[in-house]
Amino acid sequence: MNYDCNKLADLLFPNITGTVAELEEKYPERNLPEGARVTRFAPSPTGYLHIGGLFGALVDVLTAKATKGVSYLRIEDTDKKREIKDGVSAIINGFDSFGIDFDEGVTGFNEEKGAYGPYTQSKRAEIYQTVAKELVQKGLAYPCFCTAEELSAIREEQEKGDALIWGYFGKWAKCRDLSFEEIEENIKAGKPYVLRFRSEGQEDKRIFFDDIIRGKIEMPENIIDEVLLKSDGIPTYHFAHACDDHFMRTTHIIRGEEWISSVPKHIALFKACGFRVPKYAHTPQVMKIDEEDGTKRKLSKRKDPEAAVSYFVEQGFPKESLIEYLLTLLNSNFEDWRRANPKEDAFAFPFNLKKMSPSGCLFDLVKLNDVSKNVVSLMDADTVYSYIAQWAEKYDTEFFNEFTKNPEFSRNMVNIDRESPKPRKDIAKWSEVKEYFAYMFDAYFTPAFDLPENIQKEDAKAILQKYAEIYDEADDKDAWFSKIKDMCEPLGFTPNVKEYKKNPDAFKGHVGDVSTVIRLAVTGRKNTPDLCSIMKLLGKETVTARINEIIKSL
RNA sequence: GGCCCGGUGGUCAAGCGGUUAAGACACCGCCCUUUCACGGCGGUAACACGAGUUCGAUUCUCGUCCGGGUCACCA
Repeated sequence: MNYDCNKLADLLFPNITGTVAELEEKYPERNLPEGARVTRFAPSPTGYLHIGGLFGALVDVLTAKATKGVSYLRIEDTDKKREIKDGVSAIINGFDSFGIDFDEGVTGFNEEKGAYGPYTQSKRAEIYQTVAKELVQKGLAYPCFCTAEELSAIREEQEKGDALIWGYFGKWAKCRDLSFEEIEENIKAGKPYVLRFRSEGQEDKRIFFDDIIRGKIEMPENIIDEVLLKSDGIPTYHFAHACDDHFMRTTHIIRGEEWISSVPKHIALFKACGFRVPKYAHTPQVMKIDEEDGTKRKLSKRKDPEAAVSYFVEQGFPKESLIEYLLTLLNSNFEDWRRANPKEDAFAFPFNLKKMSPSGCLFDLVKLNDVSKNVVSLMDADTVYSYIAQWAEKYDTEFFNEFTKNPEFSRNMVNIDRESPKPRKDIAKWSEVKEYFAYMFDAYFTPAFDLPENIQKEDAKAILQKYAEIYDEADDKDAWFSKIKDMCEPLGFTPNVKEYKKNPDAFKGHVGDVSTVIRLAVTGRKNTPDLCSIMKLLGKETVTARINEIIKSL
């Protein structure tokens, strides 16, 4: 350039009087213990929160927690075209419902906490402009008046030619060498322009950096004159990344692997601005199997509604389950840690970025189910009761009414075989509860008497008639079971299962068959949790009514 | 097309030059058991391919193939 860059800076940013040095003072280095990491999750409010986002945010929060550092939530709302109305609250509500708690940043509509804000990019215009102005002063940025048409013409030519690198650089960068007079004239004429980075990179030079998850990565230096400020004065992601992560004093940039290819650009920008380059960690992507072609592919917001975090909320997966499952994907040693610390809060897990696998992982609903059953089995009855009630109130009000009509009853129901050393592992999500316990509610109970093949109708009838005589609601579990055993022999069954197996032809069946008949009559099902507990909860009236009803039908 | 990332059982994954190649989920069998669930025991099943380095490669190098990403005034 053969002009005074300060003159250009004043022409471009007449209203900016602050300096980068002042910003440095306003947002000083954080006073944190050695090794503490500052991380950020920085979504743009363009849609609902999805699994990939939760996954990423978890990495940020856990990394900060494990190092006694700071995690914060920043909203990247620089693309007004793609922004949706309740984007921010969708993100925040999503995190709330999963117990993801950032130390700083945006907490609600026009609300935030922390000393390094504003944490919403649309409120940081002055900061970007200040940095941009200094870049112009240093001769590292210039205005570009190329129109969208000109740009796509360049692109077209590059694509059909044998150019190896595409983009705005070298001979394509027409505005790079405009004279001051030309610039001034364009601006006076009111021509729209963007501010571009004046790259000093060289095509044949390589750049190296250490990715915490992937190790050493080597790439060609950036030679593209990237857009810093769009024609509306709003920064691009790249420029905002440099300004924000520097002044918010982020130490570790954790983001999806789709960003790897722009690292050279970012390193060049940080250096041009005089900022220390942060550490990078590029996380693998969460994939799914495409139903159509059976291939593994990245979860997509548009195509995969089940990728929305709200899907899991609606299904009634407890938030702890999803976190727990995601943690098994995040760090391979999580399950070991969990076995050693079964009661610890998942957020206490000593997460280590280095232990993250670099390859993309499939989201496995089957495994989630298993993890969730474990999580639920460890909850006490009160917790389960209130979770179910909360879920049902929102997603199944009819069931909510049944379930909460008699809280003590429902609490005892979900407590069957719970709060014991070997709790049942049968419920993974709250939406299953209604069906699972349908026979506990008159409203949902449907009599069914589908006998197993080895039991004859007449025998079943005899069993029920006999049982109706001796059934006593007051019996405890032992008494309850010995009564069933006692009625076996007179009816041709044996109370001893082993004996039956030794000599199956000598009996009509064993005590298991006898209780199956009773279970069928009372619940309509062959399989249930402890029958004695069920009958006690149902009460004598209901039990005898159901048994008599079946007897009549036989 | 250029550049980059990745590739261990169906899935998630340990392993980092010599291992019978862990473990978890799923699946199968057995045991326990009044059903189911739990629990216990056992089983099926993997280093993408080809060269090279090495006494020896799943581990290192190169090539091939496959999957993914990226080349916007989107993030």
